[in-house]
Amino acid sequence: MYGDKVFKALADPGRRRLLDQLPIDNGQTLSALCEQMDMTRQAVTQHLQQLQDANLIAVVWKGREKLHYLNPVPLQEIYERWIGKFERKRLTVLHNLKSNLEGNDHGKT
Amino acid sequence: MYGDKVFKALADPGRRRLLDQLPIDNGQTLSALCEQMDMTRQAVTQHLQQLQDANLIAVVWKGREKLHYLNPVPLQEIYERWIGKFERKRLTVLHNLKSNLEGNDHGKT
DNA sequence: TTGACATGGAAGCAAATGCTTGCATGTAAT
DNA sequence: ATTACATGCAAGCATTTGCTTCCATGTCAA
Repeated sequence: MYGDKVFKALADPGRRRLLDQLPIDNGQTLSALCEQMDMTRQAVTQHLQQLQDANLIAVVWKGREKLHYLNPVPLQEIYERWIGKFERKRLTVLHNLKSNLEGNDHGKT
Repeated sequence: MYGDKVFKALADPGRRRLLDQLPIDNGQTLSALCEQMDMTRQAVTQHLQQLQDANLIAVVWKGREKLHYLNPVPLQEIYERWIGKFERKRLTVLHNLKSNLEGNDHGKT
């Protein structure tokens, strides 16, 4: 659903930093987030828009202020679809890989 | 350590597809991977190089063939550093929300 | 040893990305 | 009403990215 957008959103250090600084249960305004971001307000706005498109944050307007809330659901989905999947295989793999390296003639000289 | 490279590596659908198709315990050659990728061999090579830079795959040479193995460790690190973190908060949030609904007053609004 | 196979290296290019600057709009405070 | 504040919209620009094409190198097989 949001898969590709989530990965692309997470690919940028600035956006990851924004996620780090977002309290989950207490929205921060755009201006507050800008103060910690060493770039213009517009740049931050664009990053936040991408996070919103990826469903990683939710936005609530309060008067002239825009409050931002973290939504951890897509991260959980990544875990289930990607990381959990690989983790399940991991133990098997490490075991088999070890067997391979012990018996065959691998390795570039 | 590899954090930023891992996220950037995961940001591309083609690279995620490559990871999907990599058997963990049995290396595939470059040519084999190319057959399923609808782009030139060189493009695939470049994607694989990025995955390798991110420590997501390991490469073993066998004669003139290059075998690729999936390395799930960085994915596990992402889980621990990012997703686990947010998940931990999420449960707290949901707990607080529940408390709110039950009559306590520690949340927002 | 010759030819086919598996791969690497690097230049070039179109598209996407991250950021800025300038201007516009709505909301709050005096 | 006027002024300051919080934000949006959009054009422009430099850099990065994804991919291709052309050429080079090393390995196997007859």
